[in-house]
Parts: sequence; C-alpha cells; structure tokens
Amino acid sequence: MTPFQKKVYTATKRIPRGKVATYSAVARAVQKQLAVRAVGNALNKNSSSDVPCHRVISSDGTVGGFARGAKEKIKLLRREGVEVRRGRVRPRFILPSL
DNA sequence: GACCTGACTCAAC
DNA sequence: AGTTGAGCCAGGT
Repeated sequence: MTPFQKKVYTATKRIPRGKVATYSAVARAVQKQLAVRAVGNALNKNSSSDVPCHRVISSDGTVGGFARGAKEKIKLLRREGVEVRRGRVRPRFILPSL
C-alpha cells in the first residue's frame, strides 16, 4: 500500500459515524485537494477494510460509487442514520472540511 | 517512463 | 436539474 493511500484511509477513518465527507474534503485532508480522483481510486482498492469508505460521497451530494455497488453503500449510510434520497445525501449530513 | 483508467469536480449546454 | 467535456492525480499495465 502506498503512503498516499495510507493518508487517505486515515482521513476517512476520522469521519464521525452518522456523517459523511466529500471526496474533496478527504483530498484536502491529505494535502492534495486536486487529487480527488486519486483519492477515489484509493478507496476503491481498499474495498474490504476497517475504513468507513461508505461515508465518502461526491461534492454534489451524490453517494458516488462503491466497490460492492452504490446500493450497498446507501444501505450502510442509512443504517448510520444518514438520509439518502434517490442516491443523494442531504447536504446537512455532509462534513465540509473534516 | 509514457499511456490508460477511474468511487471526482467544475463549468457550460 | 440532468448530461457532456476537459482538467486534475496516483496507480497499474
């Protein structure tokens, strides 16, 4: 695993339960706000892990993608109390800058 | 080391 | 408000 991914996972772990953070926020957390895509890639590889990757969504509020399917991702989010409507997360649940 | 890909984002149509 | 195109980065081939 690359040091970059490590940072990404660490930042993701900091996301409080019941809340979600945007990929941008994570990118900022790792001091690479322009590497949002790379961040997504890292989380994708991570797939099975102790990292709450399901709490990371797109900046528009869309849940984005998920290794095992966005459907499952939404399920996990709702299980934590996050309201999701038609694949979009309520803005108030989004954590702007970690 | 160049090239392609992808869980992104922003601006424009 | 939904879709499209271009710019961005780290990784893998």
